[in-house]
Amino acid sequence: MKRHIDWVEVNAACEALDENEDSLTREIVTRLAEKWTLWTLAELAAADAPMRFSRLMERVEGVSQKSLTKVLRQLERDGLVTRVVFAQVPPRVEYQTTEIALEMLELVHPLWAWASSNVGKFQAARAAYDKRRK
Amino acid sequence: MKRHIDWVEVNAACEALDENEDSLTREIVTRLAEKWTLWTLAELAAADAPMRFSRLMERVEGVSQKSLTKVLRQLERDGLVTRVVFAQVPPRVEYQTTEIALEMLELVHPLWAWASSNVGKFQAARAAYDKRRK
DNA sequence: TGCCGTACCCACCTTGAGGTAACCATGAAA
DNA sequence: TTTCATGGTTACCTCAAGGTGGGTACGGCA
Repeated sequence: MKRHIDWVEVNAACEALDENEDSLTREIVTRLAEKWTLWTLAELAAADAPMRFSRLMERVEGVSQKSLTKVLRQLERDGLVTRVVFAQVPPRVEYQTTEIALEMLELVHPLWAWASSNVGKFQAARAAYDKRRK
Repeated sequence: MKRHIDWVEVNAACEALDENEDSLTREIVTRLAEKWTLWTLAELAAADAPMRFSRLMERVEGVSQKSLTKVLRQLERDGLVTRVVFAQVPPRVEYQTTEIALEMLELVHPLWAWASSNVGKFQAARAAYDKRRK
């Protein structure tokens, strides 16, 4: 069974990009793996409806207000969530995932599922390594 | 077109894991997005042959010796690369990707390709956001 | 004797992520 | 008039990633 990733194809996609665009790609992917990004996005997507800031704070357990604000601003800037402010008192702000975010989550999903279904292999590999080095 | 991620399925996979296993999954995915990990793995996979440390340093442009060593140790510990030391002078060490690493790269590939083919959308979203906030 | 090349390790420093806690603006309710 | 709720901002702290520049081990070679 020959196993060969088509990195040529990836390169083809990347070579069309200038240096800025290439680092943007890297940045997007990297941000996805930052501490709260994926979790926040997943909660918003799961709700399938606009969600207020404070509700999101409850759902994304352990996130600080500062971090959540920052993550949401970044996601908004990248067009992955929409932010709607209602001119009320007390203020009301609603967040929601965009189509493009859902597209992305669909690609992240299999990777995540694969990782969690292979946890055993990783534990075994680590145990073996640690024993060798003991 | 109803777009709905099956987070229930993800949860099902995750709920079977205890807390340690869950955080391991998170750790694996997070490490993938660290600065040099994916690039290193991709170079090794692309070579499709054992590669020496110094050759890898050349290919992964800009990585420091310290960082490359660390990344390789972690990948080795997780069973994603093999490390073979030849008892020679000067020393010779060969690295190579494992089957499981290739499996993983196949899942990362579509995500990466999608991100790079949507760079334009992200740039546009950012430009629009920055203009609004100007 | 002393330097070379490989693949490291270690000490030190800068940078940025992310936490805590305090403060702010607003108008309705008490 | 004071209080409250919401969605922030800001100052300050800690911790860890990651870079730089040095040292190390080894035998071969001049």
